[in-house]
Amino acid sequence: MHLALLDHMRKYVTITDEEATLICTKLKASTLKKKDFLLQPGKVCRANYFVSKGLLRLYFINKKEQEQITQFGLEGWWITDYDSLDTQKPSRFYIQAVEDAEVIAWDKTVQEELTQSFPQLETYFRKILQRAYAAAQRRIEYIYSYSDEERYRNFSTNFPGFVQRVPQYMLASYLGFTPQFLSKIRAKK
Amino acid sequence: MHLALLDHMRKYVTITDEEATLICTKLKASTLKKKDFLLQPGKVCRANYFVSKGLLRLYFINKKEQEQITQFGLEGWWITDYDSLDTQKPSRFYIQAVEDAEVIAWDKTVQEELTQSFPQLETYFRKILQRAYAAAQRRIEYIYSYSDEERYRNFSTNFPGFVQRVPQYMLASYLGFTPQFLSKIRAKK
DNA sequence: CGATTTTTTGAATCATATCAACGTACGTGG
DNA sequence: CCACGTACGTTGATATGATTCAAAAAATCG
Repeated sequence: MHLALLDHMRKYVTITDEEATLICTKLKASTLKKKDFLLQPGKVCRANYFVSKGLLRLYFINKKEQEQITQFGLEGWWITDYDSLDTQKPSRFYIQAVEDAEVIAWDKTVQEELTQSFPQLETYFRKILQRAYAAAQRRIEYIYSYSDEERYRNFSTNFPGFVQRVPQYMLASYLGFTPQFLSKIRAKK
Repeated sequence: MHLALLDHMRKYVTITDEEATLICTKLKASTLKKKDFLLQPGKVCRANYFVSKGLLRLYFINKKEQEQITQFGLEGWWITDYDSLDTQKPSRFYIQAVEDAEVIAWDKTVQEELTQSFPQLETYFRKILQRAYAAAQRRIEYIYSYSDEERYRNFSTNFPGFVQRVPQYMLASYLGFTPQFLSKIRAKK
């Protein structure tokens, strides 16, 4: 039984215990060691991953040959390259464990099979996507509203625990500036 | 009958003619004159809008009191403030017609009613959202990969027709820089 | 046509990047 | 469990891309 996932789903839709049992037989959990990869460029993304423990990051190598993090996956979030998952074309992204982690893989094939039988799963995923999309819109809004320094300060007051959990250079990458600049901001008091 | 919308939906899911008739009775089309608003800050967003003709923009007023466009809505795209629509809290956004336009309003109440009866609608909206979310992810990827000038040049080679359709200052706003800077880029040949 | 909206131009300024060097911490194997 | 090597963080000097402000020129609309 994948309790963390079931709890999460039941916040959005109704699932009976029998349904839960059946769904869970289709899913497999994996444990990841820090720095293990779930996805690498060139590979086709086969699943959507629910993070039940630990922390992952989704990143790519940009034009300047630098790692650019576009998303973190904390406990209770889904992480995947939807583009590759949907089109089954090779990904340009890495998904990697930042800390030891545990994920539940929801395969594309399982997705198609299960949503056939359980329409409320379709509702669940629509709601999850809606939340993810709203978050992405807010992120774009943020990028365009605030300077890099302001974004760092907002971020660390809003997520103080998270800031301590990741190396600074990853935070800088996620926020879209250099580690040196982050260091200088922090030095300013 | 809202043919543009039906065509669009049938690219993603199967809808019989009877279903189509029933669905269409729940929807209403509106025509908008250039500069008309579908949503303004402080109001609660009641619908998701399918753009069947013309061009809309979604924007907000940022910290520097400037209009910041976060999204355009072209023919065949949906546009809304998902956050306000979902939570029924007041929006911070404007949705406005850039050109004379026609939209089909898909009310939140209609959404709940229709997806009850037609599960494939849930699938349709999940797929639409997945596409929108993938686009938002790609946009963030772009912002972090290229300089403002590079982003403008990519954008205008990828969407040459679109660039001619909107005033330059809106394009600058969407791409996240000043109209003056856009003008200088263009002057450079 | 006049009024408004949009675009252009130039000079001064600012936020952030880059490079390079040095300091610190940390985990891994002996 | 210590020492070493690698990964991470800091600092300062210099460079750059983009903004701001102000004014004029051009385009569009009623």
